[in-house]
Amino acid sequence: MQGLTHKQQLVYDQICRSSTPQGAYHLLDSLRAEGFKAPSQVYRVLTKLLELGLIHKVESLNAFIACDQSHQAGDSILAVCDSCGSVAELPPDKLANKVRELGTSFNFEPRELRIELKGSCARCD
Amino acid sequence: MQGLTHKQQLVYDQICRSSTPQGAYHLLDSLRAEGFKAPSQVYRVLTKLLELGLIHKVESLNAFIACDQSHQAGDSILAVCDSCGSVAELPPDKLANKVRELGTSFNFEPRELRIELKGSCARCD
DNA sequence: TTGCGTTATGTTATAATATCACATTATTAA
DNA sequence: TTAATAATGTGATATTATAACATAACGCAA
Repeated sequence: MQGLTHKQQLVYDQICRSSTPQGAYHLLDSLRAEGFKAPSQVYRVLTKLLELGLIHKVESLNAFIACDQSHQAGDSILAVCDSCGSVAELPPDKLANKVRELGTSFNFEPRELRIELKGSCARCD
Repeated sequence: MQGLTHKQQLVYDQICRSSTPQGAYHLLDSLRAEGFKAPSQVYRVLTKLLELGLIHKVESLNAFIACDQSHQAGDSILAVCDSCGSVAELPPDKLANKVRELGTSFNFEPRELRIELKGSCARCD
């Protein structure tokens, strides 16, 4: 990824390498050898990567994954496996806009859409 | 609500009375006069109320609201206002099933669907 | 290139959220 | 009644996240 600082790149790479969502403190531990020492360092970078749309926060797990889809900024549709903890990002779909429209029809002005589908992935079924 | 213990009723009532999502520690403070002394007391009750489907957790706020819609167990579509913090539960919609089907089409077996639409409510627009 | 505004980082402390473990009490059902 | 189950009391601790303030690096215009 282009235009990231060294520390940002390190966090982003670590998230990309991981097959499961990474918590902030887990990232911190993974990156101590690279000079990360305090939670705030990690959180700062995470905030930035979120702003850039490079990662998503999985709210139900308090953990972070790389964004692997190109979708409308602010949208995410995540399938979160309760049993193995893996998270798949589902491809953008007209459904996302339909949900935004549902909000609009109630006089709500949507900015971001977060969908988390919790259940069981193919491997764990 | 029928069949709750005294403590469960107190927490549920407090959540129902509130117009904004209530955090666990905020509930604890609100209910000290009623004999709540420790976080675990509140969390235990919240867990139970979640199981019963009487409340939802707003994951992006770490807070709880009463479920005010009758929908498929495990589904929620919440409109979360970034500016005033209010949360409206949108009525169940075929969209929820469409999202479940999207998961299914990727060999994911959905159990719960959580949709959080973040943005600005009518009052705050 | 110097100076200046902006962004990123270092560092320490602390706040906010959530769970564990274990003892006790209440409720239910045989 | 008694044994199993569910709920509660209580204290300790784990986990997640932010605040505050100092320093350094970067981008860019004079």
